[in-house]
Amino acid sequence: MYHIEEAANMLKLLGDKTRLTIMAILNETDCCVCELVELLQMSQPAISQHLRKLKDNGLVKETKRAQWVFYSLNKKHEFYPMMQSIFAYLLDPKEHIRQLKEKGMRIQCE
Amino acid sequence: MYHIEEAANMLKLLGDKTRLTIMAILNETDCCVCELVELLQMSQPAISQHLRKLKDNGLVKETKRAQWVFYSLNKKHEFYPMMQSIFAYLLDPKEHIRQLKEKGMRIQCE
DNA sequence: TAGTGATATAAGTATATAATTATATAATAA
DNA sequence: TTATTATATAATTATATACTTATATCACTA
Repeated sequence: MYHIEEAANMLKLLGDKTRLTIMAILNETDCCVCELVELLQMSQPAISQHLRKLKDNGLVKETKRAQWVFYSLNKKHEFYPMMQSIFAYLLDPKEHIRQLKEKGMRIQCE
Repeated sequence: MYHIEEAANMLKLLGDKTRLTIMAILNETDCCVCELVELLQMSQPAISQHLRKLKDNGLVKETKRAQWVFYSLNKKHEFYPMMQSIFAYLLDPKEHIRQLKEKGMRIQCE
């Protein structure tokens, strides 16, 4: 059970198409920045800045592997359960993941 | 199941402390504008503008009764189910309703 | 060690947002 | 009718946000 102010802040973070898409993708599979740049067709700084905002709020974690930085959801975040019930309503992320697999991108960055 | 862009827009609407509180209160009980002004301790135009935004997006309905305008949730909205599962995580609205009942405000506006 | 690729950060800009103040409208009450 | 109350809207302002461009950092590789 959350306080309204904190919940509003979390919802504001998700209330952006780019960030919601990133979160929905990470909910399916970890990704490095360059994969997200490809999938969302946005500039690298734009993606990095959204990731930073998500990270600053504890929603995602980063792991460095070679020259790549992989992001994943922080499953221990207080709001993780609420986010999961939101993701359950989303239609599109599978489509993104399909693209990602079609392009064989996961292999490129491993 | 929702498309990400529309879902992000809905989450952005909820991603504001004032609007989320209004929605959580309306989820418990219908309210007129003056009650919300009292409960949230904000100016009347500020509340009206938030209500307009919610109404423009179809999330709330209005009913005129005498000189008051009562607002209620639009239970037929496509995103009503998602919102319900968000509200289920919120702690505070009961507290607002308690205040509202303590002050006997419901009687004033009937 | 120099060069390349992946990512982060800083600065600047344009747009969006939420508030205030002032005013309009609409219904009721005197 | 006039005054009052409830609400909406318009104009303004201040702040927040998301992007771009430019640059920095850091790891790998030739």
